[in-house]
Amino acid sequence: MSERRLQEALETLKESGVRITPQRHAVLEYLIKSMSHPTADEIYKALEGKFPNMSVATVYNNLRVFRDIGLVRELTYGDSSSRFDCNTEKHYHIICEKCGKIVDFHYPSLDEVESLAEQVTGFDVTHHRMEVYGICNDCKKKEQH
Amino acid sequence: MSERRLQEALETLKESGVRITPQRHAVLEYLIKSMSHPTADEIYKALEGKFPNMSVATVYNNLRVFRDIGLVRELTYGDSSSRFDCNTEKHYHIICEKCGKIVDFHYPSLDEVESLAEQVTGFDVTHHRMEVYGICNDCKKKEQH
DNA sequence: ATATAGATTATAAACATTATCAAATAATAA
DNA sequence: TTATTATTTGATAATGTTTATAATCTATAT
Ligand SMILES: [Mn+2]
Ligand SMILES: [Mn+2]
Ligand SMILES: [Zn+2]
Ligand SMILES: [Zn+2]
Repeated sequence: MSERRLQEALETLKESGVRITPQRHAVLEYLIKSMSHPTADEIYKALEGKFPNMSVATVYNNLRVFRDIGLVRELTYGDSSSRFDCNTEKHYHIICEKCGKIVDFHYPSLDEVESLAEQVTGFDVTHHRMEVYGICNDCKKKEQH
Repeated sequence: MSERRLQEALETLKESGVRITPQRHAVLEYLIKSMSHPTADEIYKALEGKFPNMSVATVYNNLRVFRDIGLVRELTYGDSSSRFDCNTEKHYHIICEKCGKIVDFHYPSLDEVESLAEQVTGFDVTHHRMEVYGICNDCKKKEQH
């Protein structure tokens, strides 16, 4: 399952003329297998066992490459550091305000908002972003003590 | 009009037990009169004529105070620095991807998304954020050269 | 196997924001 | 008013994330 996605991602790299280095392979593999929304530093720390000499700049560089060819999406929240999502299907996120957990959820695209915004403001709309915030189940349970 | 809003804001400060210093007054006045979404540094630069000795930390401190008592909203985008909005009415933003212009627009709250997300994920939803991105009229005209 | 464009590493730099703390100021009590 | 206390300011240092630089290394094509 995630093996298949990794193969597809490597194929996309080749098609884009991006070299497949061991570091790139590892970052990509981590992104796909972790199924989460890690920060650059989380990826860096997760891989320092396998790659003790890898530079943090390499992680940043490769994440930028992946983003630019559409393999990952960069998520920027209020907190300090970006998060990276290799789920390229259209989806939204709900974020726990206590523990920071990010969960995917699906909802039809908000086309109506886009077209109204276009009419009212005269912009040419390209896209939108939307997130829902709240308290996750785990954190609710912890509060009950 | 903005005079009235400034008076109300000062009233809110008093009620919250926050001292009204000349610097606070100036930051608040700038936020309300500018009718825009400035960064901390823009506010700092705009006021350095009147307050040549004001520290940039004072701007940050006061913006945090204002935010914590609900007088302004902090907007965090992918780019480096936060922007501050003293329009406390419910509204959304549309942002130009070329020049960074931020324009308010109104739309009914996306309650349906919130309740679906609640059902699907088990979160207790508190709020959501949504922005539309595109190219503004001015930038469209400039492109036609 | 060799050449070379591109990638990696270590390091420094950039940048926004926060922390620190002495000095200044404002609120409050006497 | 004056003394006391709490808050705020301003200068500066520190923090944390991300990017730039430059020397070295390597994946890939020929
Ligand atoms: Mn996701
Ligand atoms: Mn606004
Ligand atoms: Zn949680
Ligand atoms: Zn524009």
